Amino acid sequence: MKKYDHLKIEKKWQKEWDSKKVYKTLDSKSAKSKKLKPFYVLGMFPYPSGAGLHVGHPRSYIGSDICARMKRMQGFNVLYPMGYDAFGLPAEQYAIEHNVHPREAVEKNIKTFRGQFDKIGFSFDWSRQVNTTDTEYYKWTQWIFLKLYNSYYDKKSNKARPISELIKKLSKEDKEWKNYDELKKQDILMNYRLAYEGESEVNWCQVLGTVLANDEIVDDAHGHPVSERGGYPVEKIRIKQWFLRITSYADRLIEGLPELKWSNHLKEIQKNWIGKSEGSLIKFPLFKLNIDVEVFTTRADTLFGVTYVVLAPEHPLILNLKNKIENWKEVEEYIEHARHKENQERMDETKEKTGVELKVIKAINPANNEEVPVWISDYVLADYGTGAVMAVPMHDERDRQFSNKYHIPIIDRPLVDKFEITEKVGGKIVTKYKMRDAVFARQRYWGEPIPLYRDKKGIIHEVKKLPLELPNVKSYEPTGHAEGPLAGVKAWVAKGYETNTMPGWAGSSWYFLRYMDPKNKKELASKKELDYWKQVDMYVGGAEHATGHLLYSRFWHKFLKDIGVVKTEEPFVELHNQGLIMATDGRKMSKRWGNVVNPDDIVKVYGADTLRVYEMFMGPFDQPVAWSTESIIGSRRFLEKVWRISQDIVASPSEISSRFTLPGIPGGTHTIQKSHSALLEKLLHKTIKKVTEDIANFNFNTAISSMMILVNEMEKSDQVTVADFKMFLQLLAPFAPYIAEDIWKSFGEKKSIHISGWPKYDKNKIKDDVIKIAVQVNGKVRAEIEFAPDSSEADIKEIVLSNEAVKSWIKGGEIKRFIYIKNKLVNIVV
RNA sequence: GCCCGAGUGGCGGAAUUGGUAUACGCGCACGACUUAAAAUCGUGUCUCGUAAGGGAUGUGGGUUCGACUCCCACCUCGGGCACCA
Repeated sequence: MKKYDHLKIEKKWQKEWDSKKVYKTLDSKSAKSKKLKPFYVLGMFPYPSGAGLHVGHPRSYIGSDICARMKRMQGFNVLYPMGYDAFGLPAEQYAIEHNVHPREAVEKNIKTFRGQFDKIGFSFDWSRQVNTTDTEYYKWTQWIFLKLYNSYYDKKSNKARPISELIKKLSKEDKEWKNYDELKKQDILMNYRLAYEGESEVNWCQVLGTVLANDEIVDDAHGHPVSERGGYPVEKIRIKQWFLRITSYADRLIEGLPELKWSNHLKEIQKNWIGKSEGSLIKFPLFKLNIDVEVFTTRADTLFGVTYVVLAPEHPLILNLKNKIENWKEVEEYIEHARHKENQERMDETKEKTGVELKVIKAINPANNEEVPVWISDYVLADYGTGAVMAVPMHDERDRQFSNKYHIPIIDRPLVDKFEITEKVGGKIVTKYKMRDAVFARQRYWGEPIPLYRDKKGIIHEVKKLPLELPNVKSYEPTGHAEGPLAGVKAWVAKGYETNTMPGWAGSSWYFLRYMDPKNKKELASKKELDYWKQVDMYVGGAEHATGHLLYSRFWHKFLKDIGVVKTEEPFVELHNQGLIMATDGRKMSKRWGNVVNPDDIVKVYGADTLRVYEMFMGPFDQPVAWSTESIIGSRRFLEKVWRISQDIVASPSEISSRFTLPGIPGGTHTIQKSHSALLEKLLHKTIKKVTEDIANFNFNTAISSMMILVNEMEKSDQVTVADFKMFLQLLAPFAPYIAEDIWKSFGEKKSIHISGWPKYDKNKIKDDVIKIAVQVNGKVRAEIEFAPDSSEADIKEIVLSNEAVKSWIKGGEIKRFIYIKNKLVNIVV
């Protein structure tokens, strides 16, 4: 008997699959001519870090691979590609430390990743690989950026339109338009563009002379934020940056959620993140000042209970009131103090609320003309709503805390109708969102250059010839001001180019489209391919991207639909999130804890098939599980059992050719004996049904469990037929592609099992001809009786009540109820 | 604080339009094979009880003929948001 030598067979078939291009995806034309339907399976592409893959990473790819393999066997033209999201901070930090170009680090890491991928036996079509840092790729990232820059959101048609249409409209509406100079027009248009320049806060570290990402900041012993490198203080400063107007798409991003086959959990996260709320804008005139303070409230019904108005310290109105405020010095100090307070501290709810009254400014409640004081406090956020709040301590916990501290009276007034009162005081019903526009700039080198430049007058122009390539720099070290290393490249700055680069999520927001047509030089992908594939049918990846990549991609996709590039509204129809694989110590696997298990080691000792089966068997796909090298042996034993059975079949061909026939079912009895081989066939067909459904639902653990049950039965039997065993191998193939292929070929098959078709179960063969019905007396199981399926209740009742065991439990008592659940159970209530 | 999700043997877990709780696997124990070991196979393995039988799905209630599954309250863990007016 041949030994199951995983090293040998895995190497052999890997080579064969590569050379025969078994997993090659057809382009739309050849697929259509063969009448193959498309199915697009995608795993989130990795960031090629220097650490390589640990056993946690393959889990999501094994899941998507199994799905892709089954769909391929079912006859779909499956697109299942892989690539690399290779821009980003770690490569830049590596470059600083080792004084090499980030590209070198990336290339080296990609090689490691590819080697690891190949060993695990993924069915990627590598001819379609993309890499976000290739100029031919990021050319199109820049192209999309320019499209965003040249578009505005038209609320009427509820979609993005070219900025040229807006200019036409503005010049019609505003007679002065044609007299404005270019800079003024630019400023006005900036308020509409979907990619626009604005101001935002960044983490600035004076000592390091650089802007830091949140990941590069840690808290020191006193809870103050310091740089991870060196432990230097970090402060917030405001700088000009590019933004994407994702808020324009807020409604569509919410509306699209229900139709998505994503977990409710994830949809909920996105919905909360967008944070839509309806409320009223209400103006509070300032006493004798001819100035209004506009507040946003969701509780206009409490308007009569207002006791003061609060502004955020950053509210622009405060400076206008400078001369009218008697205690200006105190106010100024408070504003300064709030500015230096760290965001974290400011948002800490346990911290007591502070504020200063603007003396002697009074606001007038438009509902009843009552005068109320005006305060400033940092419990009001400048960038939500209007940055001003009407305080109703009676109905709002925060207002009550503040009132208690500063001895502001709390008054109880009856509630009124929200909508009526808003109308009555001349307010407006509006919708606000928690989500902010997305900062689309990083003060870094290793990212896509923003394809814009400024002339000497400050007018912004597009770069006409894409790609705008990232120039080489001498040093990746910080420049000492709040700009990236590109600011140190004289030729770059001289041309007026942006010194910020795009954030990490730029390239990942559309990469799934590039896979459809990865080598296209004229378009990001051809119309033909885009129309054929449409969107990702099955997406698999981490839930940690809920409010990042998964939201940004939806936003970009909707924009690309608006400008006619794609036809679908949503990029990812169905999504599954894999649970994290934790280390045996219960922590995340990380170099830092020294608890990392390398898949290469597992593949070497147990084989890739065992690793794959184990990772899918260890628990539900979407749940976190702890790695246990001890438990892998079970998966290995399962595959060895499969191997042994296959050897037996090959060894005795005469036995298996004598196919068993079903004996007739004897009538009149409730116990029907059947041959083992007929039972085995029934079990096989049940297993086909179960595995097919389980893969479709990503219930891989129960699919494997049902295959184990089948194999256990096969092992007991000496009547396993080649035909049946081959059907089982096809079920196993997506999970354990190497061993399935090897045994398949040993039966003389010429074509790979992975394109051999998918077994179908026979409805008649899974029908049970005897059904065990549990008999309960007062809810407790007291007997089990066999019946023919679908027996009538009357028949069952007669037999059950004449059963001795049942009789003894009823003890002659009166039967109050007789409940029969078809083909399952009987409950007798006495 | 608010919003989600989850608590089942020694361990990973199975079973939910309410219908035989603990499938499958790991571990453990015993047995077979072997000179022996490994591998493999078989048997057992929630708990109390000699048994008959009773009890058990985080805790306490409720609905029901029947609850891991539905409802209420609480506890614990995980995730998301976090002064969003």
